[in-house]
Parts: sequence; C-alpha cells; structure tokens
Amino acid sequence: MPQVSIKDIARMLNISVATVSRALHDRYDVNPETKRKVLELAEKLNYRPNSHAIGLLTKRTHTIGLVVPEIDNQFFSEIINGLENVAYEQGYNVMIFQSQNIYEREVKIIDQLIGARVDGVAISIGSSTEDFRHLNMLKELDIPLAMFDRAHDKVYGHKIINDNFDGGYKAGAFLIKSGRQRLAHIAGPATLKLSLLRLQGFKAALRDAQLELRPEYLVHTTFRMEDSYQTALNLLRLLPRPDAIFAVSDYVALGVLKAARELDIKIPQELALIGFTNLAVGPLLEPPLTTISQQSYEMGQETARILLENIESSEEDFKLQTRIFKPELVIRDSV
Amino acid sequence: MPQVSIKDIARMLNISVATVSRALHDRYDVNPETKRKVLELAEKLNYRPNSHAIGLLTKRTHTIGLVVPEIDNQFFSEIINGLENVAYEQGYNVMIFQSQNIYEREVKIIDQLIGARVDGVAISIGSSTEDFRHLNMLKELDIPLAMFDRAHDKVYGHKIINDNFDGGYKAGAFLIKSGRQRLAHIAGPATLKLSLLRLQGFKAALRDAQLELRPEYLVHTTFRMEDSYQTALNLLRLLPRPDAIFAVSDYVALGVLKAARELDIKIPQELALIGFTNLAVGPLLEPPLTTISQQSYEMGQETARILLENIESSEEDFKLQTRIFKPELVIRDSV
DNA sequence: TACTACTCCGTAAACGTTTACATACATTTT
DNA sequence: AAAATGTATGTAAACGTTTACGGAGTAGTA
Repeated sequence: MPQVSIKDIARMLNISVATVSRALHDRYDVNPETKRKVLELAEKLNYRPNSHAIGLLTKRTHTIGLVVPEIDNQFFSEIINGLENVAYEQGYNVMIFQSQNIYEREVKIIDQLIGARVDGVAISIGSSTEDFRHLNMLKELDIPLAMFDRAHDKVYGHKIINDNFDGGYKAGAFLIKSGRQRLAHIAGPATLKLSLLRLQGFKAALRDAQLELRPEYLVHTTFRMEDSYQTALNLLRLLPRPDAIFAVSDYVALGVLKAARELDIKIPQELALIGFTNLAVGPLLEPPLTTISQQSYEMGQETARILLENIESSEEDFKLQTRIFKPELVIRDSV
Repeated sequence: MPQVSIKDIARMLNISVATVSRALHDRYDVNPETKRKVLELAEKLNYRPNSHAIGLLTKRTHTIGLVVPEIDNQFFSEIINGLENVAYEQGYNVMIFQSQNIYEREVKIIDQLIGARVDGVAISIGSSTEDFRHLNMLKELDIPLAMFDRAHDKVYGHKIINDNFDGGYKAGAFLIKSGRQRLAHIAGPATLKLSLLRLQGFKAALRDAQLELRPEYLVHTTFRMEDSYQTALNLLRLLPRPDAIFAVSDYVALGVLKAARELDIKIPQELALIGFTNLAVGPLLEPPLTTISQQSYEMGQETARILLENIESSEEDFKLQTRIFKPELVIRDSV
C-alpha cells in the first residue's frame, strides 16, 4: 500500500488538491461539510503530510541537526536531552548524528545536514578536527550554528561553553588545599581548546601556590576509558608517584580508578583524585568521586534556546552569542 | 546567500538542468569538457543536492528512523552505536529520536518518521505503550520495522531481543548457588514483556530449588536510578531483610547500591546483588557488580542488518525475523 | 435591474531533482 | 547520395504540497 497523498484524497472526493490542503489546514474559506469529508478520509487513509514536499516548497524543515562526538557518553547524552526537550516544546525535530571524533565523518554529516536543509545546526566539534571550512560554510549558506562544549574561535557561530580555565584552577586549588604536593594532570587531546584551558587553569593554581607541574606528570589521553586506563597505569608507575591526579573528565577518572585498584593504591589516602563533568555515577563509585561539575542538561537547553532564537529571528545578521557556564567544585570522598 | 540549485548552475553555464544532473552523476553521455565545467562550478558554489527533492522524486531517503526510550542510558547508546555503524557502512543515515517512555511522544515520532518517508524504522518500545496501532500502521505503509530489546507480539515487525527468561533464571540460580535464601527481585514496569520474562525465569529458578518468592520481596520500579533507589530503600527496610536482590537492570542495581550504602548494609556479606545489562561502569563500582550481560552493541548491529536487508529486498513480503541473544552470567564481587 | 459582497472552490505555478524521450548535428556505412 | 549510427544536449513530466489569483454562484443592497 503506497502512502496516500493530498492528490489521492482530492481524486476520491472529486475536489481539487487546493481544497484538500485548505481543509487540512483549517482555513476559513472552505465549506464545513467539505472539510469534514476531507478530515474523515484523511484519518481513514492514515494520511501524513510528506515533509519533503513541504520542506522543498517552504524551505523550512523545523528540524535542527545535532552533531556530537559520541553518544555513549553521559555528558553528551544529557546535553542532547536538554536540547531536545527545548526544541520539542517549540515544535522542532532534532536529528542526532555522531562524528566519532572522525574528521571525515564530521564533514560528511555537515554535508548531509546542508542537503537536508535543516534550519540550524548544533555541534560539539570532534577532537581530530583542525580544518573548519565545513563549519564556516554554514555561515555562507545562512544556516545558524551553535557550538556547545567544544567550540573554536575560527568558526562563526554561537558558543555555549564552560569556563574551563576556572574549572582547572578550582581543581588544582582544591588538591593543593588538601595538602597534596606531587600534582599530576591527565589532560585531554591537545587539539581541543578545553583541554588546554583546563591545563592552564590547573597550572595557574600551582603557580599561585609556588608549585610546579613536573613534565612527566602531565600526560594526554582521549576521553575513552580504555585509553585513560592505560595512561593512568603508566602515570602511577612513575617514581616518585604523584599523590594527586586531576583528570580532564570523569570518564578519564574512571580509568584512573581502575588503574589504582589494580595497583592497589588507596584513594584518597595514597592518591587524591578529582574529575571533571559530574557524571551521575560519580556518587556511586568507591570512593565517591570528587569532581568539577558541568551543567550538561542546562547547556543543552541553552544551546537550543540560542539556536532557535536565531532561527526564528528574521534579522539578517543575528548577533553571535557566547554563554559561559561556571563550573563548580563537587566535594565527595576521593580527595 | 541562498543555497544553490542545479538550476542556478544550469543558468550560469547556459545549459539545461538535465545536463548538469548528468554531469554530476558522471553519466556516460556528457561531454568531458561540459562535465568539468559543471563540477568546477558546483564545487565553487558549494552545491549540495537537496535531499528533499530527491526523496520526493525517488521515494527513497536512505534514512532509517531510530526510536529509543531514552538516550542517556548506556545500554541504548551502545545499541545506537552498533546500529549506526552498520547503517553508515551501507550508506544510510540514522535519525535518532527519544520517546522518553511517553506514549504520545512515541506516536508523534512515528508520525514524523512516516512524514519524513524514512526507509525503515527501528524501535525499542516505550514502557507506557499499550496501544500499538501507530506501529502496525508502518506495515500498512510498507515501511519495514525492527524492534530491539523491547518488542511486542501484537506488533508486526522483526525482533532482536534477549532471552529474558533465561537471564532471569540464571540470575536466580546463581544467587541460590551462592547460598542465599531470602531472594528478592526488583522488577521492571509490568507493561514490559521483558520485565515479566525476567521475573518468570527468576521464579522458575526458585521453584526448581524448592524456594518461593515472598510477595513482599517482589517490587516494581522504572529504570531510572532515582526510582529504584527509593524502591530499594523500602525493600531493605523489610523484616526479615532479603539477603539477595536480583535487579532487573544495572541501573536499578545502582539504586540498590546507593540504598545499601545509606543503610550501612555490606555487599556481598549481608546482601548479594546481581544486575542485568552489564554496563561499562559495572567493574568500577564498589563492589564490582555481578550481572547478566546483554550484548548491546551486537544487538544494534544485528538490528541494522536485518532492517537493511528488508529494505533492500524487493520482495513484497519479506519474512519476519527473530533473533534471540543469550544473556550470560558475569561474575564479579557483589554476590 | 444592476451593482456589490461574500462564500466556496479550482487553476496553475513553484520548490529541486531525475529521467524517458526527442532533437540536432556529425560521422560512418551502404 | 541516402541511410544508419553515435554523441551531446534539450524538453518536459513527475514527485507532494502550498498559495496567489481568479471565477462561479448566491445573496444582499441601491
């Protein structure tokens, strides 16, 4: 059974497609009796308007494209939730895509979103992306763009980000305050600005306490737990061993936790550990994880709000917005 | 700058749209020189084919719709990953939607997917869904449907599920084997078949050991940790207290863990705990969680394979497939 | 009567793309 | 010389929908 169109309904009722369209949209100039018949038949035949036809004609799809590096990461899935809920309330669909941090995939996704003529794009840029032409193309095509969490200055778009320097500083300061001396940092990919900012904040905290970050205590990893586990193992085998680790994210902290357990290192007695993100599992770990919180759900909401405001605004050049969330220290038992 | 179309290119080169289309598709009957010009201009103007126009004309969108109850649940996000990777390899896009377990949302999502003329739909049915007309409508419209994890017999579609009875049985048998007597079960929503099957399997294991499930030791909850935490608190305050809990999912087990910690109940000494799913955080908990594993990533892959095979098959009535994954016991320290 | 006003509906164009068919010219074959 | 073949391109229809415009019919008004 092929899907019914407005034409089919028109033919069956011996009226024109225009009348059917008007009836379905509850327009004023259509006979109540005709309208009734149309609505009844549409219902009976399970008519659903073809969004491609509408998109083609109106150039509005009421769809926003969402690109995240990976979906099986609670931080991003919470952002998705916040973003989707706001979009949903305003009658927009969200198409979610994952770049898997692969540059080529990201480019292809953007191409598809352009092809699908989405009304706007929200993205958290992948860690391997160093060429931003695909993103700046959106500006040329008048497609509003919002970057959340992972933004880049070379890209024209709104930014919804964390004060990562501040978060890094807070982490460092708290570790120092707890009496630790040999502070280490497992940083994120160097391509990400947030990695650098958290590192800089962390360094600043050390500097303010007249401490220095030993080069061998600074290592980089990806956000995947498997990687960070290996990295942590290496770090914890150094002599002298660090007595505190600031992990660039809670996922990385999970890797440290695993490595510490394997090496039989007691947390927080022998090693203080602080993460970043504030995942929901944090309080359930042993020990419950001290961390720097990011308001992921709220970031998602805010991203949607800014993007939708831009989309619905008729102004030629809508002003670029930057929204910076303040990270907060969440004290539990791992420090 | 509006987006360029094939018409614009045709006008600028003083040729017809047909020629442009042929050039872009690398057809045989087009002058190499013309082709070169077209490709160059298309590149220069950032031409991207309008997928709505193509979808409208060809009735094929190379898109599959994916509906999950919630995305911030590692089980589902791993399924998404498996599914998306397979789809991606075969040149299909995946549009991801969440129903939030809200029936009305699920219906609306299906309507949208029909409107978007997706080539196929994969869904894990929401826990509040009891009317399946929206799903069976897909059959009438010749849109292939695959249900994963949460399927229903009244719906016409492929099934990619777990042997939940077997999983429940294995959980019960293992708890009994470890010497526990007062077994309790925190079950999932009664609307879900998987809840009932896990429960039945669990009961069967008890029966085979001449044990009975005391009515007050059987409680229901949702899959949200907050709910299960409350439920677990109540359960653990009963007298006599259960000495073993089979949680319908790892998320629920996290709630139990939290409740047990709050009531200062030692696991596994005073309480054995077994979950279901095998989340990635399981080994990192204290104690590491014993659980029944579901092969989420593989389930996602299999769902995509079956669905795509159906889509690409030209057969009028492609035979319905059922794929049952065997759950396995993952022994850690919580029992 | 002749006008206006209103109600209801149809016509047709447009969105961007693909493709069957037709056409025009050039080249080869008989 | 005429016919056949080949090459490169154009024409036009189709997909499903919305909407500006116009027209027909009816009813009310001057």
